[in-house]
Amino acid sequence: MEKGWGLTLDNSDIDRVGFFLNKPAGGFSLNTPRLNQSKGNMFSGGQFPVSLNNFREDQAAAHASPVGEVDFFSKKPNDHHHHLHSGAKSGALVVKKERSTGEAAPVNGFNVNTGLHLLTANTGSDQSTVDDGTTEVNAKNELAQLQVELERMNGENQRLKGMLSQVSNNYTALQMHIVTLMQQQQNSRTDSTQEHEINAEGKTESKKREAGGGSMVPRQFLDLGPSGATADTDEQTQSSSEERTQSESPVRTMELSKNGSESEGWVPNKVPKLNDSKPTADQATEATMRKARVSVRARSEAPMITDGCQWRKYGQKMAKGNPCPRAYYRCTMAVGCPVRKQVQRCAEDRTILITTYEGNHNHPLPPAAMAMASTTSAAASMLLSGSMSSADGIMNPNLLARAILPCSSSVATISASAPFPTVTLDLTHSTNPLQFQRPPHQFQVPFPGPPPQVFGQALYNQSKFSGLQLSQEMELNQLGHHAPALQLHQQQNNPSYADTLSAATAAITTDPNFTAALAAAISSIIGGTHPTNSNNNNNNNATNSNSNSQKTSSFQGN
DNA sequence: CGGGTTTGACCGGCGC
DNA sequence: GCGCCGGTCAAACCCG
Repeated sequence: MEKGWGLTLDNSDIDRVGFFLNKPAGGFSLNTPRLNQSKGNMFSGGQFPVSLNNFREDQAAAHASPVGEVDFFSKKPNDHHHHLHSGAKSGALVVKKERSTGEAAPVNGFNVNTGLHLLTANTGSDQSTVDDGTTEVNAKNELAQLQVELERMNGENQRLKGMLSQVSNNYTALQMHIVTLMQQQQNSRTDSTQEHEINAEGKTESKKREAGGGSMVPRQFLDLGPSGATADTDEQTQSSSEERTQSESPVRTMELSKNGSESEGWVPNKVPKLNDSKPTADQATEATMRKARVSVRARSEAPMITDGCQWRKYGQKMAKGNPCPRAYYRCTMAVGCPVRKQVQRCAEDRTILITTYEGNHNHPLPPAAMAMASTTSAAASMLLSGSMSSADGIMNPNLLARAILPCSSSVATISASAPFPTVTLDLTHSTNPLQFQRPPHQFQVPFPGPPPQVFGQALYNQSKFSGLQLSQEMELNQLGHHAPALQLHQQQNNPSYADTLSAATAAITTDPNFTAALAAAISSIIGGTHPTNSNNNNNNNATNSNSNSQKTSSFQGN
């Protein structure tokens, strides 16, 4: 497979872009446990795209708070003083690390202005107001001021939570788009003669693609793997037999039906008893994460959806309640990769293929694999973020579901059925997937998230969380200043891929909807002053589909 | 002949 | 304790 995928992005660039999920090695990372560690607030954890990476570790250790974690709910006035003060010193907007006992580390640039100007007056006045009885009124005033400030901070926290949710939504939305597009690509590329069979709309859209140059946009995303004519042949040879098989089978549109039965879900009974050996927190986390499952439902007549990874079948069983056998696959892209997946057709609708993933890849992933891996990772992360603490996530399934699949009408079904939760991404409900094949002027950007350059690279992000850098990239790229640099970078790795992706990038970035959405997103994130605008522009689709998603999402608890 | 698939056996968890 | 069930193993088989 290495032969065909070709494109790899060096980690430095990946890190430079960064993204919201912490991916250790492969794309299928489930590493977002921090979200739960802030009690009662799943969004106050490390995923928030405000990087505190530069925060000194010793400092963080002293706070018993993981590096990068932002506890927006600390209510210690004194801490506020510190934070605000240091924020003022930074000369930039800073998200305060509220339990900081020392200086809050000003981050290199992208900081969030909480709008709290708490401290200057207070740092030195706490003591004086106490000692000086004549200033009792002043003390009361300060107390009132602190309360007001606290309220403001709480409000800000809420806003930041919303921002985090929005960004997460955007991220996962893109991933789902890519997955969808990948399947469409396979359909159109391997069986173009059947394209006319899809439906009238698909036919029209395909013609539009042929007519309009910019219409390549969706195809570029589809070509995350080897692209171009030569790449096609390469891919044919390099693809696993599984993929060849799929290519030969028409993959129909992922249009939709609602069928949320979770019964096809994957509920293995081999559950490590974490308490037995008293594993470390990391071990427990890893074990839990490995058991987090993401089930993807998609219409496909192919025996297995193409997710870019290589799989080897190691078993097949007849599962109870389903006449269709369940196939077991393990990832063979690297020795010892723990990722498994199960593939089974839906009993109610056998055109629906249910693929359930479990585990983290321990190896780099090809672009096409990153799409699905990142998607499932995001979904699992969101799921875990709620399940591990039993707090907001599980208790607020709609929130999770919306976060996982915000931009389409797909359904994210979150199952808390023991022992490990499963989230089901139902692609069979999506709006007509051919919408993604629209010409540029119709291309919908249902999320305000990072621009395509960042999208592409974010899919490669396998290491460090770098929200700060990402934010910087976003700001620059959305202005169209740095896109060429990124494209150049891509060319260094795989010209054909870079070409196609660049074309996609150009097409998308020239789309007024996209730029408007992106601008709103940037302004809302950086400026923190236009949340409503961002909603208007950025969440047009996301919001709409959120409602759909929310409407149809369900929660199956114990 | 090597790699992938098939398929029955085996294992462990769980419920009764 | 037993049976059911899901998941995995591994020998046999298939295919290029």
